[in-house]
Amino acid sequence: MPAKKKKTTATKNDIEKYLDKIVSGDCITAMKKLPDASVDLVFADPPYNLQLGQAELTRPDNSRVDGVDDEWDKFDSFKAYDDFTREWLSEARRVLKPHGAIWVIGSYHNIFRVGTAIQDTGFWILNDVIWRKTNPMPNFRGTRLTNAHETLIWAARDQKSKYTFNYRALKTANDDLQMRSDWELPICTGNERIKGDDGAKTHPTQKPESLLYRVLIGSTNPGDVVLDPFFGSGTTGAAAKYLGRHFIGIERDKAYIAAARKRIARVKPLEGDDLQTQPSPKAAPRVPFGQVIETKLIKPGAKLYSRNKNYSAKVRADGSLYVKDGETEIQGSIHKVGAAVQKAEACNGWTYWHYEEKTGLKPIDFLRDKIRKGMAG
Amino acid sequence: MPAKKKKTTATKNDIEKYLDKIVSGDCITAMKKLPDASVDLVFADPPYNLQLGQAELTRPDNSRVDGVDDEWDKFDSFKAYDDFTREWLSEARRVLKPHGAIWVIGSYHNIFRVGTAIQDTGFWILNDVIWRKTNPMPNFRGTRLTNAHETLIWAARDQKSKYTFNYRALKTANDDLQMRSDWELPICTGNERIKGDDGAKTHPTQKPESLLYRVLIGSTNPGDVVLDPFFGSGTTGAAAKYLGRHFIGIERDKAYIAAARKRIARVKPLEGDDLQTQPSPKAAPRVPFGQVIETKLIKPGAKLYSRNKNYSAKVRADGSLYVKDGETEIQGSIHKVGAAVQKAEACNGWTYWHYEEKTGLKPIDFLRDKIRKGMAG
DNA sequence: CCCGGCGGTGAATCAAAAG
DNA sequence: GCTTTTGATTCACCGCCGG
Repeated sequence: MPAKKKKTTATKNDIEKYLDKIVSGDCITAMKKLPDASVDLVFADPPYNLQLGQAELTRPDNSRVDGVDDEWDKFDSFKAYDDFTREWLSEARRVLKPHGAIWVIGSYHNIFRVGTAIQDTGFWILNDVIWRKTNPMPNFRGTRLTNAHETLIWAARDQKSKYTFNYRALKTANDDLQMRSDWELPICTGNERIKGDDGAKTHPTQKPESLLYRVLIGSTNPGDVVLDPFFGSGTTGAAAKYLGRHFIGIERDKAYIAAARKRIARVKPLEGDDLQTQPSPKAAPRVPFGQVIETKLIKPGAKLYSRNKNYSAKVRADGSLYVKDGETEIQGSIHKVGAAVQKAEACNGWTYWHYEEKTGLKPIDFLRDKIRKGMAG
Repeated sequence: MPAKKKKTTATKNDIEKYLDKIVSGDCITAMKKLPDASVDLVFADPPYNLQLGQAELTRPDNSRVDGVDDEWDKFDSFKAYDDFTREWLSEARRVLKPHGAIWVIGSYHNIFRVGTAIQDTGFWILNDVIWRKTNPMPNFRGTRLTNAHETLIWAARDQKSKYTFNYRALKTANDDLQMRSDWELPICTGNERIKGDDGAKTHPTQKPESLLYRVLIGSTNPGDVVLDPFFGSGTTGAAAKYLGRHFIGIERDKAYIAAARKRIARVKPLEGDDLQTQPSPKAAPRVPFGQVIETKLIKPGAKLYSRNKNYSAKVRADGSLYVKDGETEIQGSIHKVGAAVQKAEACNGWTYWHYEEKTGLKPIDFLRDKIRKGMAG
């Protein structure tokens, strides 16, 4: 009989000193220092191993495409990439609490190898999720399909883990329809994209906060600890802080760390009630109310009013509304709460609820229209 | 030095006898009988290895969900599934012509293992494609995201294969926008769904013909040979016959074979012009710029301009251009001079240079078009 | 102030034929 | 095999600037 494996000397309390900080260094080395069973969620955006060709890619107007040619994305072979993947996944699994879960994002270059490694490591896949980009880069040579999506894998630590899934919150954010495995979100551009003094992008592959927002709302609770072993520009940290979750970041590149620290320092967390989450036609693209929150056209905590201002409701992080009317509390989707305050059977929340603007009350449908027209963000 | 590998005795002609037929039997055994390098495309819908639990799944109204519990979807372990996958993929690759390609469809249960095997077998992934279901089955228990998509992998036999990609046809089908990697299509229901006399579905996972239609339009030409080693209800055969492609089906289950034969017999192929797809400009006969001069659509001495009129060039008798820019003189082909004035690596002179018309500047490509259509002279 | 045009850009395994 | 030449090819969004 083998000797009983020596327990790691680190205790659960040791995790405290890592909370809301960025650890500088290689992700495998750094993870080895973390105690067993100490984090609730891992979100990982590992190198994709793109294997781009030698020649430069140009647009039809001859401008140059700034591809990912960073050293951190270079591996000698599939085997080298697999070895690396299996090692960091094993550490991630050890660090996870028994009921913890992991998210990994990738493209066709690496996601199949990552998914196989996830299964082989003992994780239990819950869903694969497709991030459909509203504004992907076209295929400039007309040689393949426009690569318009990336894939995320969501897996529990074990087949029997009681993983966190805020079904109601996601359903409410999706206009009372079950959240699907395909998520349509824009890529990270504009003000959200971190740039240096020279105007150049600080990180080549910065993820949009809206993506992390949905991941964290759906699969963590406030106060949970989220580990990101490939912290990069710190999107996970920014979203975690905003949503009242703790983060632990690991990053090798000093410049990325500096940019992430600065970025996260500017984030103002949601407070108290605003953090609470909730236990149609084809012609125009469907925009769920949750997306209005994700794109920050309305922030959690904001007030909405009926047109005559007879009723008001508070917006919460998942896109649910909250009304306190004397003794009774009402909460739910914009439609459900609209119906409830009117004591009606049904209600179109998009036209019933209004937000305050300089010029007066405007229906929130106006904001949905903005998103549809691409004027948001 | 090893002995030269003995060539298979089967010759290319042997493939003829398999065309538009269904071979009864195990896919690996059957593929071994096919000659090397004899098919243009493989489309495969292998078992998903669903690993469903014991308990039955019921809807909220307690009705029973008829899941996939067939014997052909049972494997003892990931290893058993991987061994099976690698074996049939190797055979598929051997049977493919050098410039052939493969499509495989799967879900998160198996697609990562299949993708890894595809890369390890020597295929070169071109795209992963997401089939977004307009009408997926909901997640009845509210325990996960609605599994609303399946994943296809499109890969060339080799990295250097000149695979077939009908870019124009797909772009035209997509309202003149590049076809993206996410395809929204309904699942197979209604009349298209094959049912037995008892009204029960004949095959548990019948794919919609619209999916195969797009695959075949995009990555084969009329007359090509498409092999489907997991023929099932014969969707690949039906779409191939309809679109004027040949199919070879392999299927183990006699009942599926019978249903597929009956189904395919009823298909009426498209004919003649209806089969035409948007041709690539590449297919148009080459017209050198000199010919534009020869046909006197432009005369030597005429001036050409860049679109914004920043640059102008003089046409010479041999079809070369001449630019004098201060001290420096540039001369050469329309492409070279276009690149030189822009200080770019390359330039398509046909679209860069314009000539003057009453109505304004027009690209000289317009003149080439005239010649191609026989409107010149 | 609004509108339109123009320039810029995003995880990209991004050419093929002729000589 | 190689190198050179020819020529095919982009969508959604942001921000700036000029009218």
